[in-house]
Amino acid sequence: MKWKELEEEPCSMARTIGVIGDRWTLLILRECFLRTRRFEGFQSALGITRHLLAERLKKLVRQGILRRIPYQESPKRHEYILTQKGLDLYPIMMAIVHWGDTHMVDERGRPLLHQHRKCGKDFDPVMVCSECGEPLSAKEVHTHPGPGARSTPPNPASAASKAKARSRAA
Amino acid sequence: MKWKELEEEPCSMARTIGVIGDRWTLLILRECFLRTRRFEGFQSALGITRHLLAERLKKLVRQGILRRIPYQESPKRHEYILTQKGLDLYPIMMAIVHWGDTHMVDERGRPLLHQHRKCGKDFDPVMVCSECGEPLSAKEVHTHPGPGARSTPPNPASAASKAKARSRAA
DNA sequence: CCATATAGTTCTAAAACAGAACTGTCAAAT
DNA sequence: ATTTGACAGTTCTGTTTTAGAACTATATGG
Repeated sequence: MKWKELEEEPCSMARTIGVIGDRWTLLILRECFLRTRRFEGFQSALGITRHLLAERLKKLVRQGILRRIPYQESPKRHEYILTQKGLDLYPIMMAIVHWGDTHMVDERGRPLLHQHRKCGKDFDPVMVCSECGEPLSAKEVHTHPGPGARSTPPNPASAASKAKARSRAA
Repeated sequence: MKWKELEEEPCSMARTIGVIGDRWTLLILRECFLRTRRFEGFQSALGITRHLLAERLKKLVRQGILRRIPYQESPKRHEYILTQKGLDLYPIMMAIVHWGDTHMVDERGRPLLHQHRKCGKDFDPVMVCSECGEPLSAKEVHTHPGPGARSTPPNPASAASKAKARSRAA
């Protein structure tokens, strides 16, 4: 499967992974949320090769997750800032950080804490149901096909798997 | 930067990405949450090559995200089920799906809907503050170093970036 | 005229991945 | 008893991606 195919699958998760599902993209986005805006800033913070950084930034701009805006003329320079679509990735980032805080910390504890300005306290992110407000866990959720589902719905199998089915039949 | 180095960075996000931050791993985990348990199941659902699937499953087992348990003797066969550590990835999965539902759907609408058993309704996942229960957005959150932070904290720069600093100095 | 800052692009070698075929164990069918 | 098929991998070869380093371009300041 190619990256482009992923974005066309009838599965919101596959499509999202097609856009942000590689390690450098996720780390670049982490930097964005930590207020990094410029090429050199990303490069020195992450140690990513300049080549890949340029490519990933282009892709994020194409996807409408970052906007490239000039901050000076001569020489023309631009910085990268999150669009609303990009800001909406925040729950994904927080969910990833929180899992790491829970399962991947060493003796020294968490590298970063998060303070909620509204209530003033350090917090953990909690995922709740939009309808009843109760915290969610996998076992309390039932998945069923929506309007955009394909004909054989529960398994969002790819073109690749259909190809395989054909080759088995042959 | 190598994958192994990522897991040792003083950043919960980098560490988590070191474990689950590649496209196949994320898709395999999606299948796990959709109740797939067996090698052939993953393979035909995803169209992943058998080689990579075997490797990814091994890694997930090593990381304690999946457990490999026998379901029959002769021939010995195993299935892969999520541990608690694996189940705890659920908010990440839901956050990814929800972003895709919001920003990546086509005219036909969402491929999958989620129903909360407790309240019986189709829902969206919402991320809230553990302390005050209010929904979170990036701008309301202030990040500050925790006990596991390195000396120069806000920028969780890697060994790679330090190496770069040295080579610039030389 | 040289060094520095910024934002890239280009090159080569190494690593990861895709696609296909192959191995091994057993049960059921012929 | 031999063949077929299911299952869970492993091994091979060739392509794609990534790493690492050097190079380009535009401008400022000394």
